[in-house]
Amino acid sequence: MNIATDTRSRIIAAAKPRFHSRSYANVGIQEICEGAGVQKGSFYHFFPSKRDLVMAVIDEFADEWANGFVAEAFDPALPPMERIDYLIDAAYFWQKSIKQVHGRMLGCIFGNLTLEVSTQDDILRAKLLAIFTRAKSRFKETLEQAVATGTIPPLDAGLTAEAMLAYLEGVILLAKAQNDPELLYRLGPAIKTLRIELSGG
Amino acid sequence: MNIATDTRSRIIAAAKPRFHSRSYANVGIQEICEGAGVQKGSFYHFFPSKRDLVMAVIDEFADEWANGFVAEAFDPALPPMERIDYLIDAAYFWQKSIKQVHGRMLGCIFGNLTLEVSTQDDILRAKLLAIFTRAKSRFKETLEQAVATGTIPPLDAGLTAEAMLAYLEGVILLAKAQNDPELLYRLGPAIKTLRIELSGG
DNA sequence: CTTGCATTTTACCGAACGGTCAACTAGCAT
DNA sequence: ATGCTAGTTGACCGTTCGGTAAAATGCAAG
Repeated sequence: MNIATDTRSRIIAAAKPRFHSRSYANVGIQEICEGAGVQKGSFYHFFPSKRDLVMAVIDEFADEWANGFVAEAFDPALPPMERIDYLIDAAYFWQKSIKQVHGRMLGCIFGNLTLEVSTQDDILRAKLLAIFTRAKSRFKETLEQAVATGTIPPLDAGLTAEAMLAYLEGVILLAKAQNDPELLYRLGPAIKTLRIELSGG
Repeated sequence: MNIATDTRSRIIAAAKPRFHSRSYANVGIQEICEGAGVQKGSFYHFFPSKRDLVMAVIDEFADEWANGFVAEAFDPALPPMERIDYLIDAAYFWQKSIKQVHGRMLGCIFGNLTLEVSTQDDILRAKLLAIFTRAKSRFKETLEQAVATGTIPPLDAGLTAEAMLAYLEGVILLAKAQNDPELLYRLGPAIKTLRIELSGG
């Protein structure tokens, strides 16, 4: 089982950077198998379909983030609004380091996949939506604490959290269009100016 | 030349909704030719490559917007900040009507293509970037007029314009993940809360 | 009537696509 | 030693991919 798991994770490891740097449709299973040093028959022993592979890839990216930058950023020890600064910083430095290594801004894999596949595959769309929903919750909790501590005036934490997530994705999209992570540095901090007021009581 | 032009524009007309509703890689030239009632050889008489077709499609979408909603929204007769409201409204109603007809939120073709191809094709990326740059200019002029008329306090119009554009794209992305244009209605108006201050006199 | 050009048709190219299958290997428990 | 199973192999499926080339049209000017 150890070796078997190794094959499976080698496949995922080969698929991750490819899906991130190109697109779902543009990366073939053949190429992933070559990258992983695995035969196509083996691939289909572990993954019923290409979609199942990309789901595993999404999970790995999500875990990586949740246990990495996101865990650091949303540290309860930090003042609430500083956590948001931290997250923006982390996104900036991550994209920047990827560009240094890879030569290109790759952007957010979740955003990339969302725009590519969500009209064509509701299961993938649901999976990606779940990740955005979790991210939104992090923002929301943070905003609620910022309100509770009097750091910011009361607001609609749920909607503002969603707005902030949208802004982050949008900035990454625009930065990718410019192939320049510095846009994250310039535009990122403005995320804290976003506000949606509480409506009706 | 009339009939010839007709063939060319039939090809573009067949390609537009397909690229918009799916993706660049997922739409084949064969299918576009069938949709246009044209032979593949004819296609390559008018377009040297698939990339040239999608460039023409981008141009048509851009013109459509520039002469439609965008022209209406950025009407100099409107108070500056109301133009931004108008644009958000237009995006909302457009996405909503598409969903009613098509059954799905398709989002912004420029954002869709940007995330799909901009790591793989610098010519397409440049084309899409040019469109975003034009859009940013519209926002910037509007903000400058809002500042000049005293509607809003002074700010960095260029950066705030870029932030607003990013936010709009991000909201559309998130709405597409939810397949629900109503998110545009809820989050859209907060675009006016975005502010990036002037740095260093 | 003919030359020339733009357009269209049809057949075709090699490569890649996602996915399947049967045969084979290795390890382990009975 | 035997049988079972997880894993692996490599050949193969039909289809589609973007793109090409040559021959056939239609049409307009000389």
